[in-house]
Amino acid sequence: MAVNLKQLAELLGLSQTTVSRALNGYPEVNAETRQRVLQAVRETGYRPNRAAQRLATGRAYSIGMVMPIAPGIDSDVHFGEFLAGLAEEAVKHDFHFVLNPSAPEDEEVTFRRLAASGNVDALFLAYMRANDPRIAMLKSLSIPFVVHGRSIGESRDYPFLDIDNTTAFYDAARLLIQLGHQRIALINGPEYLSFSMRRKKGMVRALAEHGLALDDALVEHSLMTDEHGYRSMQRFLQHVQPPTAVLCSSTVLALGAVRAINQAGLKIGDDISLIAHDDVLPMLKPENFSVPLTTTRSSLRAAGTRIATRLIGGILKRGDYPDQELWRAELIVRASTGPAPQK
Amino acid sequence: MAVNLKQLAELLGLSQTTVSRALNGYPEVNAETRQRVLQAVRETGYRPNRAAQRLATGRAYSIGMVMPIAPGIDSDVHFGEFLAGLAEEAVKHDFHFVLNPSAPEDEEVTFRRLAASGNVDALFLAYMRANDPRIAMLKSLSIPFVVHGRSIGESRDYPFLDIDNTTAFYDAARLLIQLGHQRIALINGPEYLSFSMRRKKGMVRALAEHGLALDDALVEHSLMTDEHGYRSMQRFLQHVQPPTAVLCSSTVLALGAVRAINQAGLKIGDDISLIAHDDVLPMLKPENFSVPLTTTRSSLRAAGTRIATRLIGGILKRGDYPDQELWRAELIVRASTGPAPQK
DNA sequence: ACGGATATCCAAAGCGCTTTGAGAGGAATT
DNA sequence: AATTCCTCTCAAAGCGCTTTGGATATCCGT
Repeated sequence: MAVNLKQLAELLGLSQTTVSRALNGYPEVNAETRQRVLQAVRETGYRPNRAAQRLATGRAYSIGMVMPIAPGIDSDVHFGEFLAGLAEEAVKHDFHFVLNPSAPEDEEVTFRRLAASGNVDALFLAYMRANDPRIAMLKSLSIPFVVHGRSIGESRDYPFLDIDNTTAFYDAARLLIQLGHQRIALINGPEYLSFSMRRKKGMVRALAEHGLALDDALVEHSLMTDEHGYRSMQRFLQHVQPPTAVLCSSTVLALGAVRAINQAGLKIGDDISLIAHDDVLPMLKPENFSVPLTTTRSSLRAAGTRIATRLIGGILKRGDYPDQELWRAELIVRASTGPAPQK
Repeated sequence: MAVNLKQLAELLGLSQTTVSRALNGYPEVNAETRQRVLQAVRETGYRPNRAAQRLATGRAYSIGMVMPIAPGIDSDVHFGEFLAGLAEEAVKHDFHFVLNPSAPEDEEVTFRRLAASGNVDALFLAYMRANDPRIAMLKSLSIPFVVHGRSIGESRDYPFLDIDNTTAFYDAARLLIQLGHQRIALINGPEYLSFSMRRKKGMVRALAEHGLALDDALVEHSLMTDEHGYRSMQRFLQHVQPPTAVLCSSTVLALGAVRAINQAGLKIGDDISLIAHDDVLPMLKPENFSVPLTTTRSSLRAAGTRIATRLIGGILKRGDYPDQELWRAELIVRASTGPAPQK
């Protein structure tokens, strides 16, 4: 039922060559002929066989990624949301994914296999760490890739898309300081991930500019789950001198933190202020919290879409995209921030 | 660098035909010859080119799925976890995924396109509703598929993997009744999804067996987010005659419910009992809740793995798997359930 | 010793596409 | 008028695999 190139060419009284060229945008084909071809494609519903294309061109029309499998990382809400963005864009170009799950310790092998398999045209890398060895590895693999996030300490000569975590948390902390807060806590993501480090750095910088220091007792690093947010906040509140404000690296963490605060009988935005980073997870909107959350916002999904665009553009050699992008997060003020309580 | 069949055959002094047959388990090849071939494969690291195989066989070595895009469904924790299971199994057989995002209203078109594209060997379907029209559609598509969940009202002649939701919630409700609870609430998933209906049914049945009825005011349906769990529970607690126990369709909902309960100053397992369905999400373990949760447990990830196994087995015509499976959830008692409070 | 199984192996024909290398025709140049 | 140069089109090779339809050799019973 499905037509192939040969039949299409016959139908048009043209050669396969010409039809193929017409479809793939080669210049040496009459404009009128091209129109006829396109028309016929529309009528017949012709779709090129991807396997054949791949065999002929060597291109796989698919992008590979390694799905980290480790408690708290895999099947992460954040991962799923990002994936949705990638997929949304990929499908427009009829691209596939090869999802390759792997334990973190086997990642290197997995990447190599993936690259060598010929099953993918490009790779995608995330969960960046400081001095991440995977970057050097990917460079050596001679296959295009894009990194979501940035390493630290590594030379910057690789393609990435990251958000400006430092500035985001700098801005957030500064707002709190302006509101009179002096003791600000941080519930951060895993310590070894570079975005966590940058966020902390931004916060430290803002404090320093006002002659304040970050109290180590007011910093917690953990996986970004509700439970961890809850426990971290509880710990802060038991402190002899509890914080009057807290920054959370995710709305998921904020969920737990809010719970702990409520449980302690404190009022958010009043007794204690809270700013969370918002990845724009559809299931967890900051405006739906009992007290709407002030956030630094940057859509994870949009990042996925953008990365897919760049990757695919690169493979198809269409369009020209910057190799490195740093997105600025928006600071959106809602009800969870208020002036520091007078003691 | 990578060897192909031709080179391998040359190396062995055999024809491509024989090598191919040896590799694909055809009988008409000498056992000794086969050993030689396998040895050579090991030494050279030969891996067949998937595009070529696909072109020759028509098999795509990939399974397609439509990723629902709608707030609260896409990038759902549950979806991600399930996907991880699928991926884990698929990669063992060098299978891909084609993730095709689609708005619910376009799903039918998307499925058709996917099936017609020749890019997938099988389809996967989830988020089943009552009288789900997609089943009839998939049957008409002449492409293998497996359903995660079951429809209701539809004839049962399609391949599925489901958990016994009815029994799970029947068991859970019965336990609560045995503990003396009479007013039991339900925080359920979306009303139109068949698993929600079945869970409610199970609960109703258990109550009925003890001469009790389910109070409509004690039932809430919603997306399975923390926020909805919280709001639902709050509503219940404001009731003139609040429940002494509650069933939650997900630990995510339980998260919110627990928050509401704590906030009301009630003690879980004491003033109010709670049982949640546990999909074994790594980021939300019932035993890590401030009061460990009694749950009905069934791993979503394992379900993903199983479905991939069946799908791939079917495509490769290897192994014989049951067409329909109904898994029983385990009822695991922890600290969140206790005798009904004496009034 | 011979026709017919049986066990192994092979040459060659595709699968559906892209791409190389040329050819035909007409316009422009000399 | 002859030559060059475009523009547009095509035939055919090839991507790496599976599979059809024989070959060839060995072995069986009679």
